[in-house]
Amino acid sequence: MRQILLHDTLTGGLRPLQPRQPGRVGIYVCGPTVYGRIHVGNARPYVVFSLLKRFLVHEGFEVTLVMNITDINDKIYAAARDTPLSSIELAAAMTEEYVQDTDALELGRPDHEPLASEMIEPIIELIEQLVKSSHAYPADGDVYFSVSSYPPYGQLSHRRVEELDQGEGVQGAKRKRDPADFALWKAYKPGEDSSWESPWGRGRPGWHIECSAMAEQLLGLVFEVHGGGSDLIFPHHENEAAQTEAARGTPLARLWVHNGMVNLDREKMAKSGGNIFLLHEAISTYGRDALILYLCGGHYRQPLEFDPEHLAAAQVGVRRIRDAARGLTVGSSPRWSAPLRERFFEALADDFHTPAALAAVFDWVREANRDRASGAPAAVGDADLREMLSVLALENLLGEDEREPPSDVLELLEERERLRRARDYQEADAVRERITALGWEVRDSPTGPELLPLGR
RNA sequence: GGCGACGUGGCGGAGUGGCUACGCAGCGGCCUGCAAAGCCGUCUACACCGGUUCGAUUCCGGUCGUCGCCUCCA
Repeated sequence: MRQILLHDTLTGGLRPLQPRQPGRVGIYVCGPTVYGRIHVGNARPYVVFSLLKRFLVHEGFEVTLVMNITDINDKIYAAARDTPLSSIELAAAMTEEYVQDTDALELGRPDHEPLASEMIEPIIELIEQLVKSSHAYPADGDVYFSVSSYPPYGQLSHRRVEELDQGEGVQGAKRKRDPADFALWKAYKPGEDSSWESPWGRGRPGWHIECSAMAEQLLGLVFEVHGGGSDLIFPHHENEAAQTEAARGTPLARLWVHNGMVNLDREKMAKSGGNIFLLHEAISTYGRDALILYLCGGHYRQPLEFDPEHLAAAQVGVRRIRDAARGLTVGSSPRWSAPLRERFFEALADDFHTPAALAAVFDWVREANRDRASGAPAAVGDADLREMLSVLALENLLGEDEREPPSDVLELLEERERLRRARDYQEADAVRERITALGWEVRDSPTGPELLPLGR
């Protein structure tokens, strides 16, 4: 089992993954708030942490991946008002869309996808503990976390409370003792169509507390990896960390791992910014394989520009791997493969450097093509490439494209062969163009022509 | 303003105190009836200014610029 290094936001450097129990890793990732279909930016943590899990499993760890779904939230209430649906119904519908959209990534599901609405009991218990220990105080049916009661506050996001821009009053600001305090529980307000009983009256949980409660519930305390988008570091993760540590006396998580943003037009892709590209549209436009390859083309912590040219390049890369794979045989790989395989996994062990790992894959592809081009006696075995690609959830590139050419295309191909034998190349090329127009590519080889589907 | 991250060739993106990343695109060649795919070769690099050093893209300091967060946000 090799040493895995990951960047930890709390310490600001690379730290080794050191599980509580040898070989077992718990990962909690902040998932979406379901009030609309998710975009490519929302999908990045889903992809990054799903692939990280794959890698850790490959390395022999037993991994539990938790990705929550926030289904209680002001935005959901607001969105539901524009529909005939209740906020609960809207959240349920959007959760279904979310599951469908992410299923299309073909990365499997997280092991747990808890809903805030199903975790009310543990949430209330956690808040009670905070109130009991004077880290929180009720006020008119709300409950607030007292930031000043917890001196380490700010350590995760590396800022001091005094440095925060203390904006004007949000709702309830007058109930807060300190502007930096944040809500753990929000009293029911007219117009909201969901609420739960609590020791402080009817209401609903604040945003940050649900993650503290759910993570502890499913993974225990001081679990190995807490993940999410870098835009969540403050205040969301700062607050999560503060709540749990104040209530339990131990840290919530061991490592805090954050992915960079997906940009569109040089700015963060965001629903509120209006510059979004929906996940399901990206998949139908560029293909799932190209999208995964594109996301792996940048280091997870760096921003990634969503640009048609980058996606097109990823499509070409997909095709390059797929073409190379067609010439492979099932079986163990040649001796030149081992160092490349090692480079691949070392790159991933070093803070999950997928771009460096991909370079090893492409080196492998060239090496295999070179063998084939030089007419090496033995066919190249695919085992190592399969192993590498499967960690990136791209092993399907090794499979044959099942699409069979339709009969009219096959007839045209025969027609072209007749013309070529008759040396009527002009007509033969014209037929080839007709085949291309039907979506198929002709490649002549020493053993005869091959037909390949164009595009994906 | 504060905090954090980052600035590598046409684009994306690795890496290193002196030696080819890799992919896409371009150019030349091989192969092909011609292509495509593939292989070989090849041009545009390390934001700027200082410093350390025999030598820095790589270390140190500063400048400029970009992005994120400081409000809901993956």
